[in-house]
Amino acid sequence: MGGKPSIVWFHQDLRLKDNPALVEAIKQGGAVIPLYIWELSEEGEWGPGGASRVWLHQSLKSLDMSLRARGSALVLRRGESIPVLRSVIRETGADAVYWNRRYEPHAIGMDQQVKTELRSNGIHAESFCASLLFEPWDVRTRQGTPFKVFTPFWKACLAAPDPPFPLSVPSTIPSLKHRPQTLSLEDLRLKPQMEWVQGILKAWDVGEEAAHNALLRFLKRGIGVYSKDRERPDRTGSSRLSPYLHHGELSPRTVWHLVSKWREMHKGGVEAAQDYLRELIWREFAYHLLFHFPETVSAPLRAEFAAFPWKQDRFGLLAWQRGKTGYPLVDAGMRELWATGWMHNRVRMVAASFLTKHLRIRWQEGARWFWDTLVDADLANNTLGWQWTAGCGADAAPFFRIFNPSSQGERFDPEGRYVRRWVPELGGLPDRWIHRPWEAPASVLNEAGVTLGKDYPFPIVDHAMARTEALEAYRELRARNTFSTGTIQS
DNA sequence: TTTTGAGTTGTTCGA
DNA sequence: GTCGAACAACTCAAA
Repeated sequence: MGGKPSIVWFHQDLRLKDNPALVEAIKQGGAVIPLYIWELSEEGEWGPGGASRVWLHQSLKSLDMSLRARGSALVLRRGESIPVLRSVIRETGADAVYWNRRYEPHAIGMDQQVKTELRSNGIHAESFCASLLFEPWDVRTRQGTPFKVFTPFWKACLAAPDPPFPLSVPSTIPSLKHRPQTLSLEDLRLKPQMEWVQGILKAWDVGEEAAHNALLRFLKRGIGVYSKDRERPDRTGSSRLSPYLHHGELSPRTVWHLVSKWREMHKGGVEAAQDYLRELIWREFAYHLLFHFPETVSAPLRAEFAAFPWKQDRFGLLAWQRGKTGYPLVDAGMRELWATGWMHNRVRMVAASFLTKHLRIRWQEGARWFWDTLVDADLANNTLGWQWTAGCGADAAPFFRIFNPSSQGERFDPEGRYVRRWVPELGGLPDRWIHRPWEAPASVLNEAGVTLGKDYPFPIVDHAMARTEALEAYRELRARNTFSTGTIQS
C-alpha cells in the first residue's frame, strides 16, 4: 500500500468527474494533495477578469466541499507557481505533480517551465487533456496545416474517433494524516466588496453540482427546442453552460456524450443535437485558432486590418459599456452583462457589431470589457468572437454584414420582453416602438411616460449614417490593401 | 500544381 | 407585403 504523495494542481478544471489528473494521482497509491495556486501577476495580460474571479471564488469553495466529502480538502496558496510547488513538495514529500492542460499562450509557456523544472529535480510531472474534446494539434487539414474555416474543421472533428468517455468521480481520495498548511479562500481576495458581485451571485449557481444540474435541465427541457429557440434572448433558449465549461466544472466530454446519447433516444432530435454539438465544436475551433495563432489575442488575424480606420471615442465606449447607446437591444444586452455576468449570444453579436461597426471602436476595447465582466470570459472564445464580428478574424463575415439593432430586436425579441426586462424605463412603450423609440410619435412616448434624452437616450449614432460610414471605411481599407500588395505584375 | 466550390449568425433596395 | 439581387472579392481546403 501507498507510494509517495502526489499533487493535483487545479486550474480551469474545478471538478472531480472526468478529471484525468486526479485519477492519475489516485492511481499512484499514495496520498493526494489537491492544490490551487493563485498569483495574478503570473498570469500575464489575461489573468481572470473581475466576473471570472467572483465565479472562481465560489467554484473553489464548492470544489473544497466536494473534496471534503471524500476525505480530502483543497490546499490554497499564493505566489509564483514554481516556488509554491517546490515548497508543497518539500512539506509533504510528494514525488509527482499532475494537472490538466490549459491552452492559452501564457499558460503553455508556464506549463513547459514547470515541467522542465520539476523533472530536473526528479519529480514526475505530467499534464492531461481535460478541457477539450480534441487536442488543437490533432485536428489538421490534409496538408497538415491548421484549419481557418469552421465547416471543414467541424467535418474533420466528426470524422475523427469519438472523444473518450468521461472518467467517473473517485469515491475516496486518500489524504495525508497531517494536512499541509492552507490559506483561507478569503485570503485570495478574489471577490471584491461591491454590490455588482451580489447580482452575479444571485444569477448563478456555481460549482460542479450546479453545472450538472444545468446540463440535465438543458437535456430535459432545452435541447428539444434548441434549434428554434437558441436565437431568442427573450426565452431561455440557449444552454447557459458556458461558464461551467470555462471553469471546468463541466467536462466537454461529459456534454458531448450525454448529448449524443440524447440524440439516439430522441428520433426527432437529430437536428437539435447536431446544432448544439456544433456549438461545442465552435469552442474547440476557438482553441484550435488560439493555439496555432496565439498573437490573435491582441492582433488581427488578417494582418491588413492593422490599418483599419478605428475611431477614438471615449464617450461612445462609455455609453456602450453602461448600456446607454439609445438602441434598446444593445443596451439591454450590456445591462444584462453588467447585472448577471452573462449575455445571450445573439445579443453579444449585435452589441459587438455595434461597437466595432457603428461606433468603429477597436474590437480590442470590447474584448477587454467582456473579459472583465463575463463569468464565462474565455480567451479563445472571446478572441474568436470579437475578431469574427470585426471582420478581421478567421472565417469572418463579409464586411457588409452590419447588424441593424432595431431589426435584430424585432426578429429575435418580437414582443420586446427582453428589452423590457433590462431597460425598464421603456417598459410602457408598445411592441411596435420598443426597438425604435426615437421613431415613436410624441403622443405614444408621452403615454408611455418616456422623455427621450431624459429617461432614455436618443441614439448616439444614426444607424443608416453609421452603416454607410462603416462600409466606406471597409472599402477604404480594401483599396489601400490592394494598392500596397500590388497586383501590378498581372 | 492547379482548379473548383464554398464560406455561422445580414441589410437594403427595387421590382 | 414579399422576394430576389446586390453588396466584393478572397482565401481556404480538398480534389
